[in-house]
Amino acid sequence: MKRRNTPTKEAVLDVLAKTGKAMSQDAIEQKIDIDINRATIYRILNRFCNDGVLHRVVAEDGKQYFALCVKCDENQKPLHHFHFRCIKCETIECLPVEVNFSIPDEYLVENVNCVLTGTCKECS
Amino acid sequence: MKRRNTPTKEAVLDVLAKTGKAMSQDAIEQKIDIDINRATIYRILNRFCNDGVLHRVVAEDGKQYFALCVKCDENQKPLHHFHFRCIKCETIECLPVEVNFSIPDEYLVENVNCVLTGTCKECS
DNA sequence: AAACTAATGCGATATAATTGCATTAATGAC
DNA sequence: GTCATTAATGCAATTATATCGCATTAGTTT
Repeated sequence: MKRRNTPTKEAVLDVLAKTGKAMSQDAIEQKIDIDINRATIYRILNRFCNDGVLHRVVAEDGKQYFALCVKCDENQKPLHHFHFRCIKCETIECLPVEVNFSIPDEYLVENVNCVLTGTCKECS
Repeated sequence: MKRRNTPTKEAVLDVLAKTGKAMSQDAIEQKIDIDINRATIYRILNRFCNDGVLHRVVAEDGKQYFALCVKCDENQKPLHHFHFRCIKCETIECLPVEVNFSIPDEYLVENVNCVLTGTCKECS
């Protein structure tokens, strides 16, 4: 199925690119200047996740947050990195800190979801 | 505020002790033989978390899971440990694998929520 | 310009979790 | 054992997140 270019897609990507952080559907909708339906935003986000453009994090508030996948050049984030959720500025940033663990081979790890919560360096 | 001993509290603890895993309110309610209201179970779980009896994990399905805090003797789990959510048997277990990371001092980490998802050793 | 169909908007729906309030029952004092 | 205090509970309503069906819109290709 070929993707089409739509203003809504562009708008969502723009917002995510500008903040450089992981954002919820709610936060994205508020930041976008044009009106986009809630369901549409979710569909865009899910599509981008499937296409590898975004990655999804679920924070301990139970909400989904989406962030651009930064490719591996300078300033890159590792494949599985920690996320930091600040309870003051209520943002989630991708930390350039890789998640390392070693568990028995019998476990097949398909996804990694690691979020640290507290006060970020901007707010402390 | 002093806690009172109630059959419901005991029942919830029993179920969690028996499975030894992290369980959702839903799963707990199903396993309990007596009838306990959903809201009551949530209140019990939240109280136990505040009292340090249980710890809470939020998986990438957005649901809360609760597990007994195992004290630091043999077979202990570290303070912040990884959790593994199996998509086949739909359980979450506490892995005896500590979560390690190093981030700048300006970050104040108050909570750690790390969940690996995939197929556990029982189901692979 | 026309056809194809991906993408969208809207409303309804599913699920998780919490809250207000009246009632029940565990605990301590007597 | 009885009574008083109030923690704990049940029930219904509510909040919030996210998804889904379906009719319509609009991007893309010919």
